[in-house]
Amino acid sequence: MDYKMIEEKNRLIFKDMEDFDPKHIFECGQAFRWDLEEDGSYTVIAQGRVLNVKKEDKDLIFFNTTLEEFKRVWFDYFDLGRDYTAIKRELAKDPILKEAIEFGQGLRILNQEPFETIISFIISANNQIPRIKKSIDLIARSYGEKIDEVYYSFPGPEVLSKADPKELREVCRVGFRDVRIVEASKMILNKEVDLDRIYDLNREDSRKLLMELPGVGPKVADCILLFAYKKANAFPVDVWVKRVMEHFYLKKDTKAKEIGEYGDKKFGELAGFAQQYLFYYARELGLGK
DNA sequence: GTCCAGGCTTTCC
DNA sequence: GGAAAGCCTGGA
Repeated sequence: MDYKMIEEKNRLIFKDMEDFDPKHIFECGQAFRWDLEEDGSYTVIAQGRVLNVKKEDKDLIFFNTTLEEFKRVWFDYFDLGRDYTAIKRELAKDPILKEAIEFGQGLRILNQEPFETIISFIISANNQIPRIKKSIDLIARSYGEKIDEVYYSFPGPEVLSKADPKELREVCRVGFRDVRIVEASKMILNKEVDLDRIYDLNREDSRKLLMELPGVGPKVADCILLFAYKKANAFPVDVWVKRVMEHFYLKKDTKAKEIGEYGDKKFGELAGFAQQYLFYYARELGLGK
């Protein structure tokens, strides 16, 4: 991919950037480690780094980074090697997706760190986005390492496997997910579930492997595959996707499993992208209210 | 083996 | 007071 980029001290400016809107990217529920700033920019934490990104007209400004770091960390994080124009062209052949894409045209699927993504989506079960964000932030503050005056990195399995469930519940407010977090961390640390294997497994097998972890069911497994492992054919069915699929494609009270199979079949290798546009669309429409 | 109801912490709207 | 990016358990 070719990008027109200007390098300045402590920041990079990308000119005429297509298919990139921080609001769409961060507010589609795939990531929880970001803050909306007063000037409309977003501050994001990943890989032990803090980045601020702001959209100004058609340009994007990345603060607090260098070209070297951007190439090494953020290019892949923001999935900049992928052609979203082509993906959208293909998906827009479906009239409903065409509409959904108009709402979330600047959406991209991030490549996030596997362990953090696993714990984040274990926390997401029967939970709300503001609370999920809060718990993850509290975990970083309690167990992670200081990056700067404001932000902390997310801890690894070696730390969370030794955490006290009571402390996770009472300090980090994770509720009944406390034991699941600790047990899953143990299984990952001792390679009972070897995360490195997932890159080489297909969606079906990697899903089964992830579901051996406590707190990981079909929906959470698909989120992990999509948001951390580039498995673009994963199609997580949550309440919003259920609503939007039932509203436009299927009848009410369709089982989540059936909706998943329908999505797999209809959208194939692009199912994950379709799911994100639909999720964002459903929330923008306020479906189900 | 599959399917389903009920329970689960806590907070946000 | 109901619902929340669901999962786990026990019973049919």
